[in-house]
Amino acid sequence: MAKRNQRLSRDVIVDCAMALADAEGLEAVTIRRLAQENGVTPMAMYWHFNDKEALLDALAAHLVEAVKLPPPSEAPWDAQLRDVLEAIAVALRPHPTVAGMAARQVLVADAGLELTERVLALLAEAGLEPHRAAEVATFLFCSVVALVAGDPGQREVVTPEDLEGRLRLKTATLTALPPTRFPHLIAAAPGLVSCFGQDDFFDLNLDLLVQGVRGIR
Amino acid sequence: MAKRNQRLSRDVIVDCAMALADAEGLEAVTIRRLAQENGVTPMAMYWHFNDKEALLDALAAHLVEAVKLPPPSEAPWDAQLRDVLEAIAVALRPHPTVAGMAARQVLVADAGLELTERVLALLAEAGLEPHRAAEVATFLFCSVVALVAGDPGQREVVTPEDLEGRLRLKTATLTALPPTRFPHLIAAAPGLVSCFGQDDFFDLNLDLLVQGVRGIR
DNA sequence: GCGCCAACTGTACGACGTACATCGGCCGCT
DNA sequence: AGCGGCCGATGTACGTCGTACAGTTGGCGC
Repeated sequence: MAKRNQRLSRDVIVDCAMALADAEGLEAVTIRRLAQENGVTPMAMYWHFNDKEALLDALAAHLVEAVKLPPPSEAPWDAQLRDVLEAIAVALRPHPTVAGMAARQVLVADAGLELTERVLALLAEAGLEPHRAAEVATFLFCSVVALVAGDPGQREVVTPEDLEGRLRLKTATLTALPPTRFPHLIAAAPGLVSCFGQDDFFDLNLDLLVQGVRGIR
Repeated sequence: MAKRNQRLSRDVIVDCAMALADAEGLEAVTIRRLAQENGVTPMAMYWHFNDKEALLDALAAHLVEAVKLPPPSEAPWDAQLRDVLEAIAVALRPHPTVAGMAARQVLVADAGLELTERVLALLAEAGLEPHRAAEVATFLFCSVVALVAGDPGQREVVTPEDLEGRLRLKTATLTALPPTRFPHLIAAAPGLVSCFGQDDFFDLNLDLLVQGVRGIR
């Protein structure tokens, strides 16, 4: 972990930071920690990045660039939009703690511009004029980010068994609520506490977004 | 700013923190700063809150409790759902920098439970079974939060004229892109950079969400 | 072999969260 | 009126963070 096998570079720092964020959460991504992981002085980071914010921007840009945009096709716009949104979700899901910062790079990173252009084209095909398409596209991206990063319980990374206990506890407190005041909440409790990270959660809500675009045309 | 006119309490601290976050951004909300604003030692905060995270949780809970839930009515479920989502957005909009933390209190704060119950009831009325309703309700809340907090450019608070300059610059860089590769993006540039905080941005995308729920029934 | 410059080191500073021990003033009691 | 208890605030200290500024190296072109 603390060895120098190659020269430092923006890329190895970003990769290291991403791994660190995935393993121990975003708050573990520290200038000093990154330096230590690479067997280097903290100040060495400042040769490659102006400051920590620039480093985090690079992390976010890396995520945006990880989106594998599906090739344009003859399929109807809604099917294509669905595929694009899913591609974004697929790229973000492995890094939920970093995903929250992706939105601020979507109009900066090259890949983000391409992605935005693609979504705008599909929305135009759907019949939205440019101004509304812009608003919808912005919101769609933020929503997909929220879909991945929004887990309120997962602010820090936890071990699987610890997580299970926490879920059990949360479910218990919810089902212990007064049944006359919160009937639906109690019925939905298991889904409420465990839906994040589930495949059908993503599928259902990506559908919701696409159907929403259909609805507002 | 630095005077003691009353005994400290959780409420005055939370109010102070909220004002601070609105004026100077979340990162200005500091134990030491809050103490200073109240003419008190930093350690005095720890009598009222276990740690900083508890303080931020209280901030988030305060936001959730600020939601003025519209009274149940005879209106169709989609109109009511639209009103509830709008009520959430209205409560969050004055505090965009804090809004991002609201999601993690929605199943903790009393008002959040009531709000969730209400949304779940409306989704049941729409015909969703409990499990899917849970997933949709969770996502809807996160989405509204993203709608308010998601502004990528507004991570720190800026003065109006500074903001305008920034928007102008962003628009310029976007419209300067190669027109053959990014036609839609260039056409939509003004909307992309300035849509956050606009009323019609909220209206349109809240409609999108409600229509999305209609679409997935 | 020499010099240069990109890449890295060393030291230091101020701000942060907060553990731990202490203290003062207001309360109801006698 | 005196007094003890305890709520709410204090004072000091520690470790960690980002990072300014100046100094140092190693390898490459000449």
